[in-house]
Parts: sequence; C-alpha cells; structure tokens
Amino acid sequence: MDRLKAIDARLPAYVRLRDTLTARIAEGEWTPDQPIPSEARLAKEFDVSIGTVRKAVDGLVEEGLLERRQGSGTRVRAPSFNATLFRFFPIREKDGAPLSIPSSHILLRSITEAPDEAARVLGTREVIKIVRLRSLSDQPVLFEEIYIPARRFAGFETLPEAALGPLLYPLYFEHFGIMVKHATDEVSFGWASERVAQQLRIKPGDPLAVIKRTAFDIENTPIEWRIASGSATEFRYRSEIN
Amino acid sequence: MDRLKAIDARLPAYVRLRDTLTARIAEGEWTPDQPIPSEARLAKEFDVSIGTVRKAVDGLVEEGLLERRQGSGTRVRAPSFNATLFRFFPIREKDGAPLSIPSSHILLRSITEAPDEAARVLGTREVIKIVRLRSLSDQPVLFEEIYIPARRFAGFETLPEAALGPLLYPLYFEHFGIMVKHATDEVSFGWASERVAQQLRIKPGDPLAVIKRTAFDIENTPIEWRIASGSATEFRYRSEIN
DNA sequence: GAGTGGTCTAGACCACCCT
DNA sequence: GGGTGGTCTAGACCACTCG
Repeated sequence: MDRLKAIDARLPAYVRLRDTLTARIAEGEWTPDQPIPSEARLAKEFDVSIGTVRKAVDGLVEEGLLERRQGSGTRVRAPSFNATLFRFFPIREKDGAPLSIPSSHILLRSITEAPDEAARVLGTREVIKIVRLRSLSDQPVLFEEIYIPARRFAGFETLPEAALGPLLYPLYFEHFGIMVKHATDEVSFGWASERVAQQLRIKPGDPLAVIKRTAFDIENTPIEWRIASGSATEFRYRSEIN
Repeated sequence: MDRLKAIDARLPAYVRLRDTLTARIAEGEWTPDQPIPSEARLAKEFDVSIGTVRKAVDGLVEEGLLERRQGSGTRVRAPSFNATLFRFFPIREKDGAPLSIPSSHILLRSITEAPDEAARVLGTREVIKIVRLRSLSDQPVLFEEIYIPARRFAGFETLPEAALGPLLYPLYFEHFGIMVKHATDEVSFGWASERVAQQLRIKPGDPLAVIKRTAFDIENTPIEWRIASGSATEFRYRSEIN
C-alpha cells in the first residue's frame, strides 16, 4: 500500500521530484557506477529550476540514497552496511591494537517456519533461516538467527558457499536486487541458553546483550528480522544527543 | 581556544553567518520567548541574499539551536532535555498504561574532589557532586552520580531545595546561564554494588546497565560528567540505522 | 577545457500566524 | 492585513574532477 502512494499535485515541487527520483532509484534505473543526470538536465527534464532540483537531491542525500561529488556528479550510494551490529561491541583488541576484520561462519541455511515475532514483522511464515557466528580474530562475538521471506529470497538457501561473504546485505543486493535502506535495532539484556553459551564460549546463564533487528528495503517493506546475542560484559555503546 | 576561532573570510558566506549567529545565541542576545530578526532583516543587516540567510539558519535548525515557525518567526530553541536517560528504560507501566512522569530525589550535594574519569573530562578536580535517585511512580529506576565544575556552578550546592526540580539542565540554564547543547552517552554492563543495589531495591551482584554521560555547552566545553545505573533487566533501547 | 556540483543573488508568490 | 517563514525562479560565478 505504501507503494501505491500517488503523487499529489498539491505537494511542493521538490517533494514530488524527490519521490519520483526515489522511484527511479528503486527500479534500478541508475546504478552506483555511473552518475545520475546532472542537476541542469534534471531541471530541464522536470521543468523546474535548478534550485528545486537541488532541494530534492539534498533530501535524498540526507536519507543516504544519493551521494554528491563535486566536479564529478551525483551517484546512487552503494550499500555500505559495514557490520553495523559490531558497533555494540568494541572492534579493537583489548590492548587497543589495530582493528581486526569481523569474520562470519554460517552454521545453517534452511527453509522453515518463522517464529511468531519474525512472522509478525515480515508478514509471512514462509522464511529462510540463517544461523551465523561472527568472530573477531577467532574469538566468537555474536550469535545470530536471521529470517528472510522465502518468496523474495528464493534460492538463497542453495547459493554456493563461495558466494557467501562476511556480510549479508551486499549479497541481498547483488543476488536479489534488494537494498537495505534502513533498520531498527532493539537492545536488551538477557541470559545465555546452553546452545548460545556453547557457541560464544561462555557459560550458560552468563549475561547477554540481545539485539533484535528489523531491516527495511527502499520502499520501507520489512525484508529481514534477526536476533543477535553477544556477551553483555563486552557490550559497549556510544550514543549522541542534541 | 575553541572560542577564539577567527572567522576566515575565505569561508562561504553562509558558514560565516552561521558562526556569527551561533556567537550571538551563545552570548544570550536572543532568548526563546522572542523571535530573532526576520530573514529579510538579517539579509539586510549582513548584506547577503535571503537565500544565504536561509542556508545559515537551516544549519542552526539542524543543530537544534533554532526553531522555525511559519508565520510567526524563528526562535532560539528552549533547552528541552526531557529526562533523556529514560530513553534507556521503558517509561510506560508494565501493562502499557499511560506514561508516568519521572520523579527525582536528591540524596547529596557537596563540593568535593572529582574521581579520575570526571576530572579528566572536566579538566578540573574542583567539582560539585550530586547524587540522585530517579523513579517512575515510586519505583526507583536510575541511580546517578553527577559532577559539575565548582567554578562555573558556584553556589549550586546551596541552592534552596525548592529550586530543585526533577530536571537539572533547566536549572543549569536558569541559574548559571549554561545551556546543554550536546551530550554523549556510553552504555555498558556491570553488576550492582551493595550501595547501588540498596537504592535501586535490587540485590547486590544483580546485573546493571551503566551509562556514563559527558555533557557540553554551546561552545563545546564539557560541563558535566555523570555515571548512572539502572537494572539491566529493565534496560531497553531502540536505535535506527540508515 | 568541458562538465559537474557548490555558492549566491534578487527577486516573486504562497501558506500560515497573529491581532 | 501585515509580517513571517516556505517554496520557487532564472540566472551567475566559483571550485573541483577528469580526460
């Protein structure tokens, strides 16, 4: 239903233009490797002034959909979700040594029935479940259970091992054309089950930081639900207020 | 030293104007109850076009320093730090009943020597220490130890009880002209000491969410350091990513 | 040097608020 | 009705990138 929003002619021109550009980006008309048409061209095409184009583009840059480069043009921003869950855990060694790169070990991929919370968020019970263990220099840090709708990710469970890198979102984009534009994380504390404790190499009953994430595509449709756990004693999070 | 930044004539006009306006706000030339001069007036006064004024003001609105109201004018934003630490704890009753207002009980105010971390952040050991217990409908939620520089808050420890409301930042502003513009919170996990447990009515050794905050004034000088603790089982935090 | 985004102008009209 | 911010125009020149 969010898809069908008609463009109301009473809306300001820059809003209508912004929505139009968003739709084009969603359709994949422009890709990150080539600049979108220049502001002057867009102004001519949509019969508005350059100032209005700038205001529309400004909005999309702020949303993170576009990227300006002076002199070279404006591009669709390449998806750049860099292991964002690790922002809840220090990514450096204890001695402050150079950051190591998170690695990722997939323990399971299978078509299954979604648990209640995932089903409610995704709007379907037919999902693919992915279980991952993510580590920093061989030390397990995060245990994740991930659910994605089977319909939109058909075939994910049979992708060759070699295609699976340490990050999922680039995979979603390259193989299924789905771009994660936005996500919400909910953090709470809990206690490790036997199974989680074993994977994280801690003791059952040890405190956990539990992060539940819902990720959305460019059209604000939920496309992933996951629950991730890490040792609470390693948890650390910085938040800015204005 | 941050104060002395000269306005470089090579900077864009809107940046110079933005910095000039910031300085005026910091000096208290404008207050929240009256609009600042209109965009047309500012354009005339600084001999730039209205578009340039708009861009400067846009920046300050984004920073949260100003507030536009169509038809009525642009104002300095009244400090509105509404019990921000409670964003880490659900402010509603368990049954989802209407939110209750956090109350605040001050246990101690005294001039003292700052602990290392506070001293390092504030750049002085001469501080006033405030100890508070904050509750939701008589249920203690947060135990706080707060340190503010004695020099800038001279006399805080002797303010009459009646002057102390549930929020500190309005107090800083009204009595000392210090406006909190920005703060950083660092959340981690720990266990309750005997003292904290007693205040929060939990058991010693129970899991805690520990929040360390540094607050800055309009000139980015640190003016407060605090450490706050609440029961980890009550902790809940939502975070958005783009 | 050609083309791009970044800054800036000097207006105009509209939507909204207040008295 | 008078004043405010919100939108929009049709240009101009500058700073930067890239072939």
